[in-house]
Amino acid sequence: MEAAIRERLDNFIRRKGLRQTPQRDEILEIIFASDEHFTPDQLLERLRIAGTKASRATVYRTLSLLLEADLIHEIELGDGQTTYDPNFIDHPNHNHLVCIDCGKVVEFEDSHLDLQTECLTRRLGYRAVRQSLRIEATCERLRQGGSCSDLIAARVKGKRLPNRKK
Amino acid sequence: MEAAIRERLDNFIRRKGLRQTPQRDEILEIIFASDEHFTPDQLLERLRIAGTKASRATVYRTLSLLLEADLIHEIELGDGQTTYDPNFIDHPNHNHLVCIDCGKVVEFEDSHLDLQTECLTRRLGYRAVRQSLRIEATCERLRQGGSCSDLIAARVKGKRLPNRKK
DNA sequence: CTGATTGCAAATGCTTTGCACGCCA
DNA sequence: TGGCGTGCAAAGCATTTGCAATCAG
Repeated sequence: MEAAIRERLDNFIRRKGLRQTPQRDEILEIIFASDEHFTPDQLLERLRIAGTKASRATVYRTLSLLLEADLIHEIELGDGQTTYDPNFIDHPNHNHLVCIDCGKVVEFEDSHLDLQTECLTRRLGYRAVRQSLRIEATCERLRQGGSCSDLIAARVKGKRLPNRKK
Repeated sequence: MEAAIRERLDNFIRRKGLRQTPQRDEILEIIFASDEHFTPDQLLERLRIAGTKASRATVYRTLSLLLEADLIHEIELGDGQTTYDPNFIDHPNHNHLVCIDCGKVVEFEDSHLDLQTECLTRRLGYRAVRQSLRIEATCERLRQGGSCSDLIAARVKGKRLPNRKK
């Protein structure tokens, strides 16, 4: 984890008159140990595996905090749970493509696209603060080749597929 | 409401071996009486006002049906409830701009943007099925002129603002 | 008739909250 | 020491579901 992240949270905490606690440290540590998306449940599981003791309530409360400090973003994957993305610090303008065959999420950036939406927004009389483009798509590999390693991996993990509650 | 909509549902119902019921008719009628977005709750209220008797459960079940028949789309407004958009029949590729000052939702279309994302998707090895671009933005009118009629309207209606649960 | 559909209430699943205790500043 | 933060369990909300009665075809 980059030092810049901890510093950003520390500043936020100080500015708000909040407190540094072991739980908050541990949660921050786990989240930014990878650049993977996660749900509150997944985060809790990672914490359990790492042997830390933060409760579910604290996890939710800390997520709100990190959201407010703009260290993570909420993203909508269409599976009925809120997913958090820790990757907006390194890639502030990235978007998501969700494969509806296997649920795989591909991140991508495109400056041309950003420019385009920025112009559109201004033309409508607004100033863009945040944008999220979500593309739902089917896998060409699966459609043409009959198989896709991501789908197999998803089945193995018993992953919850998009647009399917439960 | 255009006849094409009812026909589309009728076909769907026949094809699936389902049944035409007064509740489904009434819900369809109310939804397509306008091109406004709605939450399940708002729909239920409109039904109550119109004096129809469909229950909450039936509303939810019918929404799933209409979703499957592709007569409505789910859109994500970030206020903790699912919002439905009946306007994709007339405008299949439209996107949404949400004003974070007042919650107003502006719909817009842009073929250049569509082309752009289509190319991006193909380059990533996928085939786009659906895309949703949501822009969160602040109102220039409010920022520069100090007021915005949409904000006043939202306050009058006690509207739930985006990114605020409750 | 037969099976799809409905309404009701109970259940579900995610998230938030009230409260008493503990701990950071 | 004064609050903020935590854990727990209970509460909240939107949505889904089991079931018996009802209705469409």
